[in-house]
Amino acid sequence: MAGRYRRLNKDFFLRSTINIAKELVGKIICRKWGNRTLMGMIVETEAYPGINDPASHTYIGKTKRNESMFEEGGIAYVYFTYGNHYCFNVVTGLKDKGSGVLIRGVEPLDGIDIMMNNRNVTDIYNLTNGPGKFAHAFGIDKNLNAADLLNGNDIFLLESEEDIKHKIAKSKRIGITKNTEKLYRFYIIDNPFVSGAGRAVFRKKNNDNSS
DNA sequence: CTTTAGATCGGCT
DNA sequence: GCCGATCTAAAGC
Repeated sequence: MAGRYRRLNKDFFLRSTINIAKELVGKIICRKWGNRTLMGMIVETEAYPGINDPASHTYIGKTKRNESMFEEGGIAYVYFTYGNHYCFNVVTGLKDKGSGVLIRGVEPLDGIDIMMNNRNVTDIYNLTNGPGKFAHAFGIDKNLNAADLLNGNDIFLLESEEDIKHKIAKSKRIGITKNTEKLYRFYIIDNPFVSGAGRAVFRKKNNDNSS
């Protein structure tokens, strides 16, 4: 990996959740795996800015499930859903704000063999292009709920020198049934590791030789 | 105690 | 494009 990277600091996580969601796109997420480190570039995020957002898990107030999201920014919120999948969020803002950013898509950079083994797939474009897929590939489960992203070594985030190069688009959030109109999803335009709508687009492209 | 809905994924009517 | 799998936390009774 060329270039030097430094870990995102606390100040990064104590700003507005929308800005954090936007700026996490292009950053590097790292997961300790034995004596190796899985690495990927975040290519898609969604903001869940707090308790007044009906789509947020924190809308109903603090519960056992969502309590880590009410902590001060800089830790993980990992939840289990649909009987199958874990999803990974970065908690943002001051204590009791109940805000965070869902990581929805990652471009694999390092440890790809381990990710493929975890997911039992060989197609790199089907490895981390969705919140459940990314969590599975990176070995993220409830043991990482409330993990310290600032000082811990199990999972952490790094600055990237290339953040600025990427073209970022925003859209409505995916997979929610309430408060669906807000443009709280951010992703890199034309990146093949984006989930959801991106998936259909790239499928089409792959079948179209004339492009 | 029982029911229900869910920040998803993968397979196929 | 649509639907079922599969489990958990929360809400209903």
